[in-house]
Amino acid sequence: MPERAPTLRDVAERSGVAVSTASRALCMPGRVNAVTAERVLAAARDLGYSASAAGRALSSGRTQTVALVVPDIMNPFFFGIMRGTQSRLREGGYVHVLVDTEESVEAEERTLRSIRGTVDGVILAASRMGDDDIARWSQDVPLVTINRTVPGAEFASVAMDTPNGEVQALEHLVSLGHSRIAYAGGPRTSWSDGHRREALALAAGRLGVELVGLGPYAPKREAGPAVADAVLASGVTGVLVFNDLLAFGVLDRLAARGVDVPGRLSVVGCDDVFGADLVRPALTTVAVPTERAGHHAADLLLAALDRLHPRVAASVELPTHLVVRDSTGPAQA
Amino acid sequence: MPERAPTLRDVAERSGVAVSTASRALCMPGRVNAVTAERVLAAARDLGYSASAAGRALSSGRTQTVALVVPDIMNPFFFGIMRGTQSRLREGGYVHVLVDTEESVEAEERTLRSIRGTVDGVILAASRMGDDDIARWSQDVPLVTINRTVPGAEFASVAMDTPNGEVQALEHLVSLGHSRIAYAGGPRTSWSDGHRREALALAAGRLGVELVGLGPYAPKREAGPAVADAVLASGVTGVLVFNDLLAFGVLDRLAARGVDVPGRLSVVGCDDVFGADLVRPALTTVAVPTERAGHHAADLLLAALDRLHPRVAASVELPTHLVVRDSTGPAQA
DNA sequence: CAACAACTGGCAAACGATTGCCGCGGATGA
DNA sequence: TCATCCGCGGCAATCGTTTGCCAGTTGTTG
Repeated sequence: MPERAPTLRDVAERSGVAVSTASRALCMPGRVNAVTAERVLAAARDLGYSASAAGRALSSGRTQTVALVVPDIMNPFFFGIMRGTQSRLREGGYVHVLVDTEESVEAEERTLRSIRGTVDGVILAASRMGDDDIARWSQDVPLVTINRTVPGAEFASVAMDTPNGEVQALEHLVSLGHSRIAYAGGPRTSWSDGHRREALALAAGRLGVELVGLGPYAPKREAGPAVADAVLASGVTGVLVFNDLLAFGVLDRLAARGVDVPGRLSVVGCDDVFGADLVRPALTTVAVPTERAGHHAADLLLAALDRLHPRVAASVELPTHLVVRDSTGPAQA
Repeated sequence: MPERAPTLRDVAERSGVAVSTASRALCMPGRVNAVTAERVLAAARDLGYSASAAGRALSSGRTQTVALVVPDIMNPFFFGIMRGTQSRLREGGYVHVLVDTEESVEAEERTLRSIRGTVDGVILAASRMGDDDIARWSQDVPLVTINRTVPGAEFASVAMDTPNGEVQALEHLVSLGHSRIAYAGGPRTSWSDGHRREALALAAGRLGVELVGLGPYAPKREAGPAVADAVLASGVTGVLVFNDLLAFGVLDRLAARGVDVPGRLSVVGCDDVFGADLVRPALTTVAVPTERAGHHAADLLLAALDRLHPRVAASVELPTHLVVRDSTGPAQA
């Protein structure tokens, strides 16, 4: 049975000052006399005092906590993001609540509702919610999004320029002689997916190649076989897959069916997650700077949370680039 | 500027009862008259009321939050654990604070100190702390460990029987004709490492083979080349590597040096993380049920947190098994 | 020398929910 | 009819911290 933790009152009594003075000594440097402050600090140290988060939250309205909401905790794409946000938030004195919504819009809503008031802010990664919903939530709670913007919204966001990376991938395939190429897309609720489709359609027109749109598919390895079979049926020689996880599943299936990659079919993934260079053939993919994205998102949120000069800082778009490995090659003769 | 969230007082006023009655209507079913309760519930619903975590925490002393502390957030080994704990905790109405200590004992201590009082309990995964420290913390805060036990401790834990899995791996290699086998170990602070060393030494004696102990190594891919080189220098034909991450690094290096796996050297990993079946040759490894471990850990903690009948439930040991893939084969003639 | 500012430290009121205690009214039993 | 008990709902204390306000002291300036 853990005994009662020391309170500010204990510290105050031990150092012979009022509770308010003790409070100020601890969190308003300069507000109290240096020698008094030192006495309080010493008492706090002796007692092993650390402020009660609940008390502080109640009184100041700030919890020093932010939530990171992701659609799939098992997708390595989010690891970099998690690490990026966590390291910055920790520096800023915040802790991190991690929420996995398992690709469900409803779970996302429920989560936001339940943590409203529990957290000072939210980082919403690859949200599946609609524009209106996000805009509405951004009125209620300081918000930063990753890979999602909302037109006319008044919150900051970090976007990765995946459409451009995909276009690079398309150009790569075209330069290898491919002229019929498929795009195996992700969930309809994915903002990123829509933008890629547009950019690819435009680029395909410009390059004079045929683009076959497939999907939507769940962005998971298990959905790979369906993609592989659809791709083979479509008669293309190259495919751009929504993300690496799905691409892994595609490669599994192609190997099982004895289809040569890249001889018969070139495959490009997206995200450059952990494992992309492990698989054989090593996956050509669009690399996105997830950890940096996490850093930026945390910085933007911290800026918005700044009690003295809260500000919605300019949004950020991070460049992506194609990493060519062994899963792409010249088009079949 | 988000407007003030509705408080219990608002609900009470709207339904024409006292705050205390509203509180009881919401969280003490049966304590108030059914029709009154319904009125309160309706008001709460209309207002979109959800209880302030801070207020509740302060008054009841419970935060409905638990911390999951892991040494390396980027190690896929912990993903399964995270998902396992999260799903169970959510069912129990708890949220999840994730902390990455980056393999540092000091960071682990610091974390525990800073979250004491912020959370109702802690799940400590693969802690690097010493027995005494863990025992001490377990006095202060309800605690469940994963892959770590402390003799005579009064907290529950979930252990995976990795030593047995490693012995299976050793037997596997021996049956393939290997007689000189290395064990490339993890951090000295890893409890699991010590137990595996003991079990392997015993088994090697029983089987009449020579076991070469190497290490300690950092359990990361980047440390792999050093392991690979040490293994080659040691003249063994098979190696048991501390975890898959490290094994991936070993395979990288062996491929770069043109060493045939499993022809010249057999490699066994541990954990069966995401990617183990992706790498080529696919990695033979000891599979551990991480998600189940997460479930159990959460259940044990929830049991300990139960306000009516708190209890330290019996600890759990989960079986592991060897997954044979392509990185092991007959010993070199 | 008077007036004023700057600096310190204390008092007490929030913040929002939980919960022990009490009192009121109606039902029950003797 | 009276004593008792129970069901229900209100009052008010409590949790630990922050912070607006004020008062006392000291130092500064015209």
